Formats: sequence, structure tokens, C-alpha cells
Amino acid sequence: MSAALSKGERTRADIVECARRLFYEHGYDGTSFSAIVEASGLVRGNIYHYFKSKDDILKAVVAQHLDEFSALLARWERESTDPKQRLLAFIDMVTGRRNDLVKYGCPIGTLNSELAKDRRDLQQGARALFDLFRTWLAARFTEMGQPPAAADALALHLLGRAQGIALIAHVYRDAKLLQQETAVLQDWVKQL
Amino acid sequence: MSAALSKGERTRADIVECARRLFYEHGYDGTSFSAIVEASGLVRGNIYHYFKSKDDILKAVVAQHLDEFSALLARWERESTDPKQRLLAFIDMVTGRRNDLVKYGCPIGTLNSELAKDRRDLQQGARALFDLFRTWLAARFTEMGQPPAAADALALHLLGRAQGIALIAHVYRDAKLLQQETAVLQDWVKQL
DNA sequence: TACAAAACAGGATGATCGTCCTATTATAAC
DNA sequence: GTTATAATAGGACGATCATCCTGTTTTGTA
Repeated sequence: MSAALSKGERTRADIVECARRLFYEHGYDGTSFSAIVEASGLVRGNIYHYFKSKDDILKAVVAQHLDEFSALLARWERESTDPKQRLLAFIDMVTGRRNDLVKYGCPIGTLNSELAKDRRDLQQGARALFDLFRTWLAARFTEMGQPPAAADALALHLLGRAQGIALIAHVYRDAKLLQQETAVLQDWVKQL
Repeated sequence: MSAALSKGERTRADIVECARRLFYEHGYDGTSFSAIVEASGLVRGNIYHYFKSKDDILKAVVAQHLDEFSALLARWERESTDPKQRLLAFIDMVTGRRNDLVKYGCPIGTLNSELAKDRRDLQQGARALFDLFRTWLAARFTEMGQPPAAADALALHLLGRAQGIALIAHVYRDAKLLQQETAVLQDWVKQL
């Protein structure tokens, strides 16, 4: 087991977790610093002891997302050696998270979409979340015998399909639509 | 020719056009009332003479979008009677607007995505833009002999694919990716 | 030319934003 | 127990936000 967290480290993690949830549910701009203060139960000064700005909190949130999704990808690689099964595990994540996806959209897609308009500095960091999946998916297509360029194209295709599904389901707040479209995507993977 | 606009009607249209551009480029929340004031060259009081709130301006912007896209759909119906050709006209719109799509994302998708998180009241109105395309696309699939439910599913599928492509291209700011993926989508339509 | 309505003008207002500041208290090493 | 550092505390600050308010000017019509 890894070393226990000190009190400060725990507080820091609490702040990041609160912010992660708020940013996801209300967006980055839609979450005020005061909202983080209230949700965390801490006081303004204390939060600024751990982070020098709200932007800085977002960077920590993105880093946490990267950690968690990396762990997820590693798990999918452990659970199966068949590239197709691994791709299906990716789609299973979408269906498994359907309730949150319908309510708040894709955490990666909506974050990048928001930041891409006016916060390109922050979006550059958030794009790493896309790159993580893009690279991993491409590796699966490579396992299936695709040359590098085609593997990357297929990875982006699958990523785009998933994003489109999440967006439509979010806009219409409809889990049935999400199920319906992920089924189509599963068929696409199976017949590759 | 339609009746000329009165001075007031022209001013009102100017405000809507300024706001439309700003909302698209910077998002709704990212556009301050002051920004609309400066871009339009008018003064605060005058804008409030035409619209009772910023939300009200957005509603007018959505209405203008509805008008323009309706006209576009009508044009595609005039330009071809073949349902496949009409669907391809839809995809051609995506490639034709690639520069703006890469810079600012899809005007319909990014607007709905932003509003869906915390402004569901406004998003309900903006969703009409999705419905417009959804209905029109479904009518094309109906023309191709699909029963109503399947036609609607195919329409949403195509809409979702287009949204996914726009999102990926926007996040990566890459027009090449957009071209590459629209080509795949064109092939899908052609082999229907 | 008189007059009512529309259009234009721009400062005032209170709320909220992210950030900063100086204290006070808790912790840990010596 | 002394001391330095980390953690907690919370009000102050200036900027910006959307909206409101009371005027003045222009326009259209009789």
C-alpha cells in the first residue's frame, strides 16, 4: 500500500475532488471560486494556500483525470489481450456512464469545448486527455495490423463518434439515444 | 422585394448580428454585455431599448439562426431532388465552413453544449436548431424508403457524426482532420 | 408647426467575480 | 520547550458583471 497522505495532502486532494465535480457539473467558468469554497467547507485563504489561482486548480483537476483514465486504460489492457475486446471496453465505459453523460456531457469533451473558445492556454493542457485516449486507441488498431497513419485515423474516428454520441445524448438528455447509438458503434468495432 | 427595414428594425438587426458573432466566437457566457455594446457601437441604454436582457438577445440570435438554416435547407431541396445528394449537401456545408468550425466549433453544437450545463431554460430554445436538422435529415431518409423510426435514428446518427467531427477538429484546431473525417462520412452516405 | 412615440444617451447601482492581505493556530523537528 | 514552517482563517480589494434609471434627441404623423 502506498504511503498515507499527510493532512495537507488530504486537504489538497479534497479541493481537487470538489473542483472536479463542480467543473464537470457546471463547467469551469460556471463554477465560481466561492462555489469551491462552499463545497469544500474550507475558507478562501486556505485554498489559496494550496493553489495560486483558479486556473491552477483546473490544472490539478486535469492531472487527476489523466491519472484516473490512465489507470482505467491499464485495467482494460489487463482484462483482455484481444484488441477488439479492448475497444469494446472503451465503448462499455460510455454506456456505463450514461447517466452522468446525459446530465453533464462527456467530462473531457465538454471541458475542451468550453476552453477551446477563449481559454486556449488551459485547453492545451486539457487536450492531453484526448491525446491519452487517441494514443491508446491507435495502439489497439496497430495491434489489429493497421499501419500507424491508419491506426491514428481510426482512433480519431472512434473518438469522434463517441464524442458525437455523448453530445447528442447530452443535448437531448436522452439515455435511450445514447444506448441506441453506442450499439451502432459496437457493431462497427465488431465487424472491423 | 420585401419591405425596407425601418431605422429601429435595422438597429435591432445590427445588435442581433453583433451578438451572433460574439456568442459564436467567445461563447454566450464569455460575451459580456459591454462587449456587445462596444462591437455594435451603440450605448447600453439603447440596446436595452430593444432587448430586455442578455438572455433575450440570445433568443433573437437563435431565431435568426433558425431562419438562416431553414433557408439553407430549402435551398438544398431546390438544388436537388435526390435524397442522397441532399444529404451530401449537408456534409458539404461542414467542409465549406471548415475554417470557422476549426476556430470556433459548430455554432449549434457549442452553443447547446454550453447552455446544457447550467442554462437549461435557454438550451431548450437552442435545441430547436438541432431539431431543425434532425427533422430535415429524417425526411431525406424517409425519401429513401426508411420507416419513420429508422429514418429518425439515421438522422440522429448523421447529426452525431457531424458533431463529433466538428468537436475533434475544433479541439485539435485541425482542418485536415475535418476533411479526413468528412470523407469517411461521405462514403457512408454514398453506400447507403 | 405641434406633439406623442421611438430612439438614443450614458451614468448609477448592487451583486459577484478572482485575488490578495495580514493575522492566528496547528504541526513537526530539534 | 523552543522555533520554524505549514495550515487555517476571513475580511478587503478593485474589476467587471447585467441591469436600471432618468434624461435628451430624433422621428413620424397630424
